[in-house]
Order: sequence, then structure tokens, then C-alpha cells
Amino acid sequence: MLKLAILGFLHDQPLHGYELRRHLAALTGHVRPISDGTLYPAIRRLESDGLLLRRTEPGSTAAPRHTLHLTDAGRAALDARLRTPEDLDISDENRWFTVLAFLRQLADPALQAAVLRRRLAFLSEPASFFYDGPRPVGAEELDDPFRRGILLIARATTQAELAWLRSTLASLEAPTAAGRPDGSS
Amino acid sequence: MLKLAILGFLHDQPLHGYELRRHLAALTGHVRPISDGTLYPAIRRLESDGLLLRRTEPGSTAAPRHTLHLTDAGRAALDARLRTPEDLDISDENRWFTVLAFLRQLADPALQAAVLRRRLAFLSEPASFFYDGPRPVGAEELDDPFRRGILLIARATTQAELAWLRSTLASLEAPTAAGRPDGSS
DNA sequence: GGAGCATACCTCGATACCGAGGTATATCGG
DNA sequence: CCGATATACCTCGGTATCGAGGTATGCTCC
Repeated sequence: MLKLAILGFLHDQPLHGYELRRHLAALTGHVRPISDGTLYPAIRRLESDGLLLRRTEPGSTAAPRHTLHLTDAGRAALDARLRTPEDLDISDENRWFTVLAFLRQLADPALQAAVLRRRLAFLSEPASFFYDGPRPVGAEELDDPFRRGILLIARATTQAELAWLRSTLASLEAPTAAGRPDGSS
Repeated sequence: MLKLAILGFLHDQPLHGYELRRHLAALTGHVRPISDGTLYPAIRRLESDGLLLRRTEPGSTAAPRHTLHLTDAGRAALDARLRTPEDLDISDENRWFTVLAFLRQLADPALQAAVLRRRLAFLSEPASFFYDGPRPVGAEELDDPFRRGILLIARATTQAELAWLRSTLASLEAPTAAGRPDGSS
């Protein structure tokens, strides 16, 4: 999760830890802030796995900074992670949004479309939160207003995302084949 | 998280571990399955904290079962957790849905409304996922279709939830006060 | 010149969770 | 009566994360 986000941000541009922290705070911090004690060990792990390099530079404003650069192995790891996300990356909204945030870094539109189709399949499965034995209980049957809310909100989210997925898949698959320079709708 | 869900389910009725497992799978398993190795240690923790009791009963079909019952302390812990959820319970959708699933167990509608109002405040804060310096970048400005999707979906979800929150708050606060026999909207 | 703040990085103990394994018992089909 | 399956519970090692703490530098304001 964090690993994916770090690799994704560094793919765009080298950053030092503090900047990375702010990028992460913008992306996921609203919902789930990440702490220093999570970020720096994660950077260490990535470094010792050979996915990134740090170059110590004299601090422009304060303490010396370690500017982080992706290695080739790092780019390969990011690519692999985006190509074949884990099931949890598909089903958990927080993780899925992180995948989406960096999906453009997969070069091939066909690969991007394949990832979107996995999410489409997941959202198309019939699923409820509450069951009466094996039978899913619909929002209309619940007299608990809070549980009804869960179902209503989930339904609205799913509808919005399905619409977006279908239109994005259509434009990924159709337009920019070979001769078209610009595929924007 | 898990703790909250276990306490919430046991508040409704005593269950043994295996049944609890199935209830949890229905509630959160679609998005994020919980494993045996998470559930049973969690039960142990709750037991050693005095929040639940297990009574061993001869297995009706198979191995002997430990039927789990909430203690008074367990009910109190659930009540406290629902009354004053942590910030993460408010901001993280997965956790928030778990709170919602058991919120009816808070006896006082005013307390339920106070929790909903915290979520309302959270959703009302202006927030984006991507920033150009301090300025939030809107969906329309992004040429990355995937990041645009994140913003569109988040926006749709927020709108749906805000609508539900407002109508639920209205019906929690207005109708069934004291002298009115009929409070239906 | 020193207080306060933002920048920048790090450590360490505690906890929650995962996943892969293991041990039983009861039921049902062949 | 043997194997497969469902029920029911448990352990243990490894990992990610949190949270609270610490260190140091440079800028700004009074």
C-alpha cells in the first residue's frame, strides 16, 4: 500500500522524505494519515530491497536531505505491482484508489484496461452486507436506518464507479490505436 | 475495528466463533476478509480483558463449541466505543461502516445524531486528493483519466452520503420526542 | 539573541493482522 | 468402512503500522 504509493510518487520525480510525506498526506491523509514512524522504515525497506537510492544533499533550508530516486528495479517493481494488483488492491477502496492514482504509469492501455476490468468484475458480483441465512437483505427490508444507510451509500458508490469504469474502458479500448495523436474524448 | 464488530454482533445475540466468523465475512469480508488467525486471538484478547465470557458446550454437530457472551463490561465498552468513536472510525470508510452497522445499539437518538454529525463535519471539509502546491486540483483540470475517476467517484459517494446523513439526522432529531404518537415523515 | 516554528530525519516498543500450518469431530456418499 | 467435506478451534512466525518520543538545523520576529 504505502510501498505502492512511494514508488508511484517517485516514478514522477525524485523527492526527499519530507516532500513524499506531504504528497502522501494529500493522497490518503484525509482518510487515513500515515505517520513518520511508518514512512521512514518503509523507505528503509525499499532501499535495502534495492528499489530506490538515496543521495544525501546539503539541506537547502534545514537538515541534510536524502533525495530518493527510483532504481530500474524500483520501476520494474512498480510496473509489476500495477500490472497484477493483489485481490485486496481491487476490493478495498483505499487500496484501489492508490492503484488508480498511479495506473497511468502502466505504459500499455490494454494493461490498464485489464486492471479496470478486474475492478468491474468485483463490483458486478452481487454482494450485500447483511444476510438472513444465505439470502441477502435489501435496504428496503431493513428497519435499522443506519444499516439501511450503509446499503444506500454503497449502492450509490457502486453505480457511480460502474458508470465511470464503463466509459473509461470504452475510451481506452477504442480511440488511440495507431494513427490518432490525441485520445481525449 | 475487529473488536468493535465482535462486540456489536455479540450484543445482538450470543454466538460461537464459527458463527461470528460468518457474520464478519458478510459484513466486511467482501471488501477485506478476516482470517482465522486474526479472529481467534482477538476473541482471546477480549476475553482476557473481561469483555466477554465463553461457555463450552458439547458440539451440536462437530467439535465442542465456545459460545461467547458479552459481559456487562463488554456492553459498556461497546457503548463507549459507539458514543465516542476515534477519528479514524469517522474518516475511514471501512471503519465508519462498521460503526454504522452497530450504531442502533446506542440507546439515545441524540447520541446517535451526534456521531452522524461528526461524519457530516468530516465530509463537509473541503478535501482533494491532488494538490498543486496548496491549491486543490479539480477533476476537470486533470488529464489523467484515472485520477479524474478518483475525484468523480469520491464526489458521487460524498454527495450520496451527505444526502442520507441530512435526512437521517432530520428524522432522528424531529419526530419521536415525547407527546407525538406518530413521527413518521 | 533567543523564542518559536517549520524543516528534516530517526528510533523503539507495542499491537494488529496475515497466512500457513495443525487438531479434532460429525456427516454423507459410495 | 473409507474418504471427502463441513464444522470448530488453535498456534506461531513474520510484517506493517502506530504513536510517542528524540535530534538537529535554519528562518523569522521581537
